[in-house]
Amino acid sequence: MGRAPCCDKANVKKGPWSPEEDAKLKGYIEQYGTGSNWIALPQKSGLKRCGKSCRLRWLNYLRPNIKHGGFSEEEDNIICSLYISIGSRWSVIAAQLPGRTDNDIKNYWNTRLKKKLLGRRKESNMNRFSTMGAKDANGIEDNSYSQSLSSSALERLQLHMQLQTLQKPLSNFYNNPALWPKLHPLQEKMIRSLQYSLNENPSPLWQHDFPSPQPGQGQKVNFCEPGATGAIIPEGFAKISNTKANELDNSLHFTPSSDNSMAFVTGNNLMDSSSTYDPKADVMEQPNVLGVEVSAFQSELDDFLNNKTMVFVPQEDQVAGFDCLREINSSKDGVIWWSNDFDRKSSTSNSWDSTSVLQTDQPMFQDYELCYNL
DNA sequence: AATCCCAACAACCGCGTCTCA
DNA sequence: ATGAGACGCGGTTGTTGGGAT
Repeated sequence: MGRAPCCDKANVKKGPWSPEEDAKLKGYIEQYGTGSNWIALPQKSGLKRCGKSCRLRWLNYLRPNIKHGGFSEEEDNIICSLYISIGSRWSVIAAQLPGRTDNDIKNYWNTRLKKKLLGRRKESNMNRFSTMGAKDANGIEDNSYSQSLSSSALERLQLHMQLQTLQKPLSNFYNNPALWPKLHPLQEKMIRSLQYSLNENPSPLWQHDFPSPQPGQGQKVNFCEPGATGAIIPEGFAKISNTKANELDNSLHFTPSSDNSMAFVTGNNLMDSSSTYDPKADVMEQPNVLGVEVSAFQSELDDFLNNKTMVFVPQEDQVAGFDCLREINSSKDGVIWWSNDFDRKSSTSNSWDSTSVLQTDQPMFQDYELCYNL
């Protein structure tokens, strides 16, 4: 038994909207608003359309300040970066691009960007796999790796590979705050309130005035902090301490790296075996911060992809900084993927979480080939 | 000129989530 | 606590226009 139709399918018009219909819908909404009821709107406005169709038409086409086409290179980069990180959460991606709709971005990705980035690569991969295939530990050829990956995950991994090579070290995204997702006003408010609740000086993400931490000394801060390099962590790449989150009101902790180039670590971040937790200071001490430190992650990823032994075995609740490297947790055929624990419930609030699980010592892709430019 | 093919975009559909009575 | 209705999202399909044959 299916669900009841949202409207009388026999009496609603389908297909492209006429200028008259557009004018009618636009005029009605501008005068009366949507009334928080799209289902009833067509009847009230005199349109012979499904409420959902009206909503879509308004959101994707008629509402003010909508941009169509003409995606800039910066927008391309943002879309790629976010797609790699969070996948096809088009509404979240659209929230970072004012004037763009999820539908528009989705279409743009499917028809242009994806091909631009992956088209030649797919050919290359097909040739490689068809002629040689991957080899397992016994040297037996096995194409199951690629076949066992979801297309989305594969795309994201491929794209990440490209960006990794293109961006040393991913400078485009990580060192360019303009490309980072904007904080939702509510998120800003939340962070501010957390800071005040801890009686510490405000040092929000959107400010660059935080003092540099002292090397080797764990410090507790309210939010991820630019180290000496000035790098700050985009919202969503921060993760609260797993063990102390409740006590600490989601505050974050960092320890500067030995060269003071990075100052970010939390209880949930990717840790190597030398990490220690200082219960008094409630700080995770770690000589080499991995979690979101870009070059460290790259090295990690290189090792990973080159089938070297991982330097750590993360707990289930530990995370890495890159969402692109997670999705599938099914290890049925020995291929372990990354789980994407993006909280779908938050998808409507423009927030995104980048926690991930990296748990494998299995060989993965070793394909670093770079075929194209953005 | 006619036909085919394909890219681009608009719109639809199904389903999960949310809201509210 | 529960269920119905509405909303929002993402995948898919349909339409159109331009270029190639």
